[in-house]
Amino acid sequence: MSSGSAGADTRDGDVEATAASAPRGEDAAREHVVQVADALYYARGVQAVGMDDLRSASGVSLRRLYGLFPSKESIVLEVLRRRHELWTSTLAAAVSAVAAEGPRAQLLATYDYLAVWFDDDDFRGCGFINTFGELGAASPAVAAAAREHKASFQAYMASLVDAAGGSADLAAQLAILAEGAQTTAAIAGTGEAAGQARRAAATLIDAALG
Amino acid sequence: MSSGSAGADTRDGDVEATAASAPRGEDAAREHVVQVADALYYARGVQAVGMDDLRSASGVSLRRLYGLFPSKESIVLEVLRRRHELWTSTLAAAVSAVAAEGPRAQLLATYDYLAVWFDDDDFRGCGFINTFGELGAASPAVAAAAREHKASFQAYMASLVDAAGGSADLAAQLAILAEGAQTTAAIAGTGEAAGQARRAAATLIDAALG
DNA sequence: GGGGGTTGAGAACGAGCGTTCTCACGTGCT
DNA sequence: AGCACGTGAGAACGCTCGTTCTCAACCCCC
Repeated sequence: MSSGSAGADTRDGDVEATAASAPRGEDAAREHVVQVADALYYARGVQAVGMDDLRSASGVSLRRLYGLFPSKESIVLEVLRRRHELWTSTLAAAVSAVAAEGPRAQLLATYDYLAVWFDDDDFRGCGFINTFGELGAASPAVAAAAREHKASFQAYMASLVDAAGGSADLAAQLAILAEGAQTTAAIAGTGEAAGQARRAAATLIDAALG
Repeated sequence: MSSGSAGADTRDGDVEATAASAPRGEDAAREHVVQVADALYYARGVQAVGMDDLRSASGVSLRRLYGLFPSKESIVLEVLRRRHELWTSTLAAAVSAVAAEGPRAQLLATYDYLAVWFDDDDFRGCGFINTFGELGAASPAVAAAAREHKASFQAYMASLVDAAGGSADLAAQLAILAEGAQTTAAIAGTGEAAGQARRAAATLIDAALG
């Protein structure tokens, strides 16, 4: 599953200089395709983006696309995997940046992270929620990816709350706030939900720990 | 199943003659189709349900379907309109039921309403969020319907909070909690988010109102 | 009784999908 | 040089979709 370089091929003939937009190596090509697919799927929805669109946008021929991935669904799952890792590591970085200010500041940094995200011009909600709504009923693998992503976030919040001396219930409440802010911001089209969620979180934290 | 006679199907003024499953009058037929479409779209997603599926499930021929509605999108929008009215009126009833206990109880009744909903076997998240994720990028009308539904809920919460003497910010926070509970429950597959959101709401209300 | 309008059943249509196949070309090995 | 391959470009395939069309049967009012 790790799709890593373990085993097969990967002769890494990487010496040569990459010519055009489409990378040469197999791993680099996979990453390139997933990156392009992520942008397209997130902006337009998975079902609205065909393999032909992905081909033109990535510059990778259909022949090679199906050499790199066995099916469209596998690309979708790879996109979700990458998105999860990106989201998780970026959040962790934002939280770590305020570690010196203590656990309460770290918890609130989560909502500042959301605020920055919501203000992105391309923001269109949580990709996992969107994809779940679109494919969750038909694809158990997609539903599982969304479930695992959310469970991972809840666990992360729980660890932060635990470090602050809060209860598991507080962690769940803070996660629900973050969740609600994402959908509210996505549908309303404005980012103000981040600030509202942040103030609610501060109230809950202070009530629980104060 | 073929939905059988659809059981107690509202009152038919001219109920008689052929006891077919599909209602006779034009308005009744439209309502019947929208009801069947709602169930199918909610369970499987809009794009996964074709007009042929809707035909077999409703017992209304394609010919008549396109006589009743100009396009599939118009059916989707009608489904959303009906779902909004149902949701809104049911919530209002649940809130009114505890009017005697005061505005705080009315606010919290919102989350009890969510708890009942989440425990429904067929619960699959908020239909507006799901449809927004699926079609929001492609269909501005669908995006607008979702936006209006959420705005309506936020306004309703604001009126309840106002009656309780709370601020607009508190109303927004409580709405975000309800929103987050819905997506959390949908993706996690469990209904516990309702209780967690309810406790968070109680904390926020008490902190704001003393 | 007979015609007009409406209906149901389903074929037809054009488009788009995911996936596979063809074929000519270039490149690296021997 | 020769040969086996991997590749790109895109046609082809089989399928599904939303929508429209055909045609025969039926109903109501004259």
